[in-house]
Amino acid sequence: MAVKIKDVAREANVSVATVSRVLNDVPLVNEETKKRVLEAIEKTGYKPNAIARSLKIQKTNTFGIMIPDITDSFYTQVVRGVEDICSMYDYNIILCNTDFNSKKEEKYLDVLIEKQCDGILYIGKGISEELKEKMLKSKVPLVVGATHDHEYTLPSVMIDNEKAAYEMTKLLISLGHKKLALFSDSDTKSLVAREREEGFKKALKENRLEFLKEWYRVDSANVSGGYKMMEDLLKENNLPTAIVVTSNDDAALGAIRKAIEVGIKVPEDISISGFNDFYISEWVKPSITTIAQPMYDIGAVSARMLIKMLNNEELNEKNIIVPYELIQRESTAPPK
Amino acid sequence: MAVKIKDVAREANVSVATVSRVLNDVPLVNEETKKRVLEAIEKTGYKPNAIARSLKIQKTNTFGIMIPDITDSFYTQVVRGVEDICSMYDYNIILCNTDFNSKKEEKYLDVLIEKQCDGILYIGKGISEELKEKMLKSKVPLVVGATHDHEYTLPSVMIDNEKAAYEMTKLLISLGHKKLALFSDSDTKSLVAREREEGFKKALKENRLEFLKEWYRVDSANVSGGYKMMEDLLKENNLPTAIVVTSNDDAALGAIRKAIEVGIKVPEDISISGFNDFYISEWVKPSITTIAQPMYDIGAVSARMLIKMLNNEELNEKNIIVPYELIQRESTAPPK
DNA sequence: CTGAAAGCGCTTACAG
DNA sequence: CTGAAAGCGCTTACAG
Repeated sequence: MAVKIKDVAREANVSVATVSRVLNDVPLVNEETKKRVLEAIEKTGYKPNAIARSLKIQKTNTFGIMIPDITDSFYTQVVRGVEDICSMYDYNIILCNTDFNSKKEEKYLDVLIEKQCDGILYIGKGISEELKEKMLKSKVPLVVGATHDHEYTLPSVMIDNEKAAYEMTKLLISLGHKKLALFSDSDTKSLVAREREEGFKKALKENRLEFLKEWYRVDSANVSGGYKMMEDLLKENNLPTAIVVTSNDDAALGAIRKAIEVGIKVPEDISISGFNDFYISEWVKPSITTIAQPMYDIGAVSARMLIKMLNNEELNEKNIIVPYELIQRESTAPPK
Repeated sequence: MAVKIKDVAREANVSVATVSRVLNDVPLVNEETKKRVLEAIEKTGYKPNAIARSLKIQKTNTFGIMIPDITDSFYTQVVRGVEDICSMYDYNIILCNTDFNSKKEEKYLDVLIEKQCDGILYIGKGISEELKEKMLKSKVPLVVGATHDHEYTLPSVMIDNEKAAYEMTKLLISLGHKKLALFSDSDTKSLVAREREEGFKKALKENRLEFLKEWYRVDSANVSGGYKMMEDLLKENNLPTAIVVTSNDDAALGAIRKAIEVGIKVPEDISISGFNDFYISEWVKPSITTIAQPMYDIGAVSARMLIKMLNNEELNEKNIIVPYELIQRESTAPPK
């Protein structure tokens, strides 16, 4: 079996208490003794058992992170931000893909609690009331990233999604567009999608443009979702001159692809905007006008916030709004 | 504090042993008693402490997974494959981004061992001898994905990288190309990159084509890496008619982008192939001819293998070669 | 400065 | 079928 603290104690001719003290850098250990213990550790190849330690000190130094899908470029960036900060503070992360599915979310929440995570990061598009209740009841320190619960009860980190979509829509209107379509995430549980839709509608209203159901499509927030929305939109006789895709840049890319396939030029014939600023968005042809969410920072800030909570530090704000940036690229232009 | 097994025992008027038995579905518990215990669990809202359990049973049901960077679409897919399988078998994963940096790799390996992971998945481009020694010495069950150690000592799951690059090169030659450039990963520690380069050279040799240093570039395996390699290649007076990009599709995309920017048409003026088949590769314009690695499967198979090892099941093969697929798309064509 | 002992929250032989 | 007790590998008050 593996060598344990007892073995190094015997080897160094001290008690396990002393070994534990040098392991934890408790200052009041004789230098001589310390050296002997260190040598014994070296010699035996001892590695402390973090599980046993955790049980005793009631702290695991691990966070649970729940995301819909690591395969989505958005979450991938957020997770990297989380992990980098965690690594700095000696935390590890248990990664859970929930597919934004309630069953999986509840199961994972239980597991993370049972594994005694010091805290949990929930990154997603929204939170059901049931899950929120469960989170609150469990009393586990938790921060929500990229979205929030309805009443802002839980600490959260996100951009102002409504405003972002509003500004994007306003930009297109200011370019001269009067016929605007909306491509959105079909996930009915997505709070974020609803907020972005509100932003779109608000911009239309302010400019006395009517929101037309014929130009509203929803599908999954990925390339083929965007492709399909475009395919379906093209069945209309009357076509818009601009499409605000609020799902994400992948969906925008899919829409652009479909347009190109049927000979519609982007942005000459139709302008298309995206959301998130995925890494490909500046490289594809045409490059995509988008709302740059600070994805990495959302992860990093969420993680920092959680660590602060664990250290009982004062939070300046409980619900942090991080800035986004509207980036104009090739996929949008004034209408012909 | 949280409720513990003792509390539910008291509530149900039984011993902790009995509660533990119903928790673990040990069959020999009276139905009546069981019901009482279940009610007590329900009433108290008890959640077992997995850490305490792990310490006792010497099993944590968690795997550690080490990857260079979750931000890279390749690892993102692999991790999803791993997590899906793990979830089926009730394992969780601790995710570690190492940036293929030895210091981080060694640190994380230690941490994962200290946290008593039941097994470790190392996904990457190669393994240094030092790290391998450490892995072997620790005796932790471990499987390597997407690459292998030099002597194939560790169990591994990967494609035949040399052959894949060889076939891609052969395809381009068969299209009529005689002037082929190679864009590769600049990471000198990447075993996988070296193998693909071998495949490229082998194909040239077989066709009596010379490998020219002037047409060989290395840079990081991402879009801007590809962009820069192309930029640099364009300084040559004599240009190739085809470029085999062995880093990945992102680099191929970057190279294509640069070509387009300076008015070089792909594939009319120059053919460019990629590697991995990232999800964007079929959607960008031109879509990218590539080697489709079964990224998800590499993760899934690795995870299954690790689970088998833990169950002491016989492994049919220790070093699994999974199939790849050469997908021809728009970015390659016969030379003019 | 150091050690003996209790205890973290479980599981599981052992006895009945 | 059930319970008392030992023990998983640590940490930390307490005593000296």
